[in-house]
Amino acid sequence: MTAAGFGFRVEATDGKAREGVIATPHGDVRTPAFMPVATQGSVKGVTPQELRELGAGIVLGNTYHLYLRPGIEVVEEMGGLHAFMGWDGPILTDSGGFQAFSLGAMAKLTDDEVVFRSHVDGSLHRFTPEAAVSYQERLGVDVMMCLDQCVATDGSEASVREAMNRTHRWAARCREAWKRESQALFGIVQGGISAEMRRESAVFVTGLDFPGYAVGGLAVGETKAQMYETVGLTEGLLPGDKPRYLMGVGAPEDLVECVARGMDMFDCALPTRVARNGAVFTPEGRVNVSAARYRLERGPVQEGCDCLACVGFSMGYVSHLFRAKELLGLRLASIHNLRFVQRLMEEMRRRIVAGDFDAFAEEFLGRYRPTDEGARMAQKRRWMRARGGGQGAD
RNA sequence: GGAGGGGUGGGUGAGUGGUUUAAACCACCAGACUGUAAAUCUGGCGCUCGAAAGGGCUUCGCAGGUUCGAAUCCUGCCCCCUCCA
Repeated sequence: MTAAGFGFRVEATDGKAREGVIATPHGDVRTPAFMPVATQGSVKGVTPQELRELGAGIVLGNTYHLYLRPGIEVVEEMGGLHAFMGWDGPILTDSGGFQAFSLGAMAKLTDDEVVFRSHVDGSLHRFTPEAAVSYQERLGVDVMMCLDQCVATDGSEASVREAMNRTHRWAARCREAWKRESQALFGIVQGGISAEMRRESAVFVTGLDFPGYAVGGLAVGETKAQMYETVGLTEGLLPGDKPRYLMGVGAPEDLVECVARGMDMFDCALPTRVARNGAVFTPEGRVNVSAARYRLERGPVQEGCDCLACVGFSMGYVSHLFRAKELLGLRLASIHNLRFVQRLMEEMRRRIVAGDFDAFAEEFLGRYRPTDEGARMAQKRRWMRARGGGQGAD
């Protein structure tokens, strides 16, 4: 089965990087695309209209969370997830497989299903692969994900293999359970950081013929080098005419590295979570805006940024909002980080089309520091070098 | 004027002879955060030397005293609060 109303077309490539478009019943999405995370049917603190203005083309919801609250039947009764949350653009939902991982002790896996203890009220619930697909169909989303099992990278080889095999069995069952052609269903490749297992998994999952494929099980404890390498080798195992979705990845530097390795779609809670905790993205790197050193910063969070926060407010003010625990701070930082990421995606798409993606990637990565500490150390190094006047200092 | 209660680190506030540089919380400082159980979590927070381990000094209104040892006991003083006149 292929999804009617769903399509994907690559329109330009530059090295492995590709620019294209995903067509869905709720509109087209330019790729590479970043999906803001709306776990419970809401990107925390940001309205759908704002998301649209930020340049988000598609958002991600979570089946497990929506199933618990408000309940699949409520969303269904309210007209589906699009109508319910007031977002008329494309929506992709995660199956709930990740919660079996992130909720840890509150979830138990059997060959057949995952049994959850609700984090809300402790009640017991079970997700079979069939139910996960059915729930997503009933939510009415554009892209559904197979129920899979994600394991931490530091797990044993055996646990990674077990999770991969279970993911495969479940993928076949999800594929079988998929009824509504208008909604696409993506398969997920697992296999940790093992090249052999990734190969085995890609062969199995692509053999089931899905409209799109996800790379799962990354950004869960491995090094960046391992993650990039795994993305790179998995990319070569996926068909070129289907979208490739790298699940759970969205740190700015990772987006660039992984677009360079042929990924088309991303989602990540990082930009919004980090924002609520007071960190903002800038071209120099991630910065903790509530730090005392920004108290008197008159300029915006990011010079030249066109987001609501940067256009209307100073960094010193945003810094104050965080220290004063004002809700506006969370919103402004979230909006800024999402805009930062969307602008990054826009720029990458442009550079792929222009054929100088590598130059962009090199420039961006040469400047960007992933953490506040990293950013400041780089700054200090530059300063030392400048002070050394080129003699002695490395 | 009389009777009672109380003064603890930036704040609130535990602690009534040793294990106390003094709980806890707040504030403050710094960091982390990757398919969101997160507006969360972690660390620091007297001064000083040290990269660190660790060392030195100084601390519970003020001044004396008792004691091997005091935020804790005694004396005096200074402030604050409540009630009665």
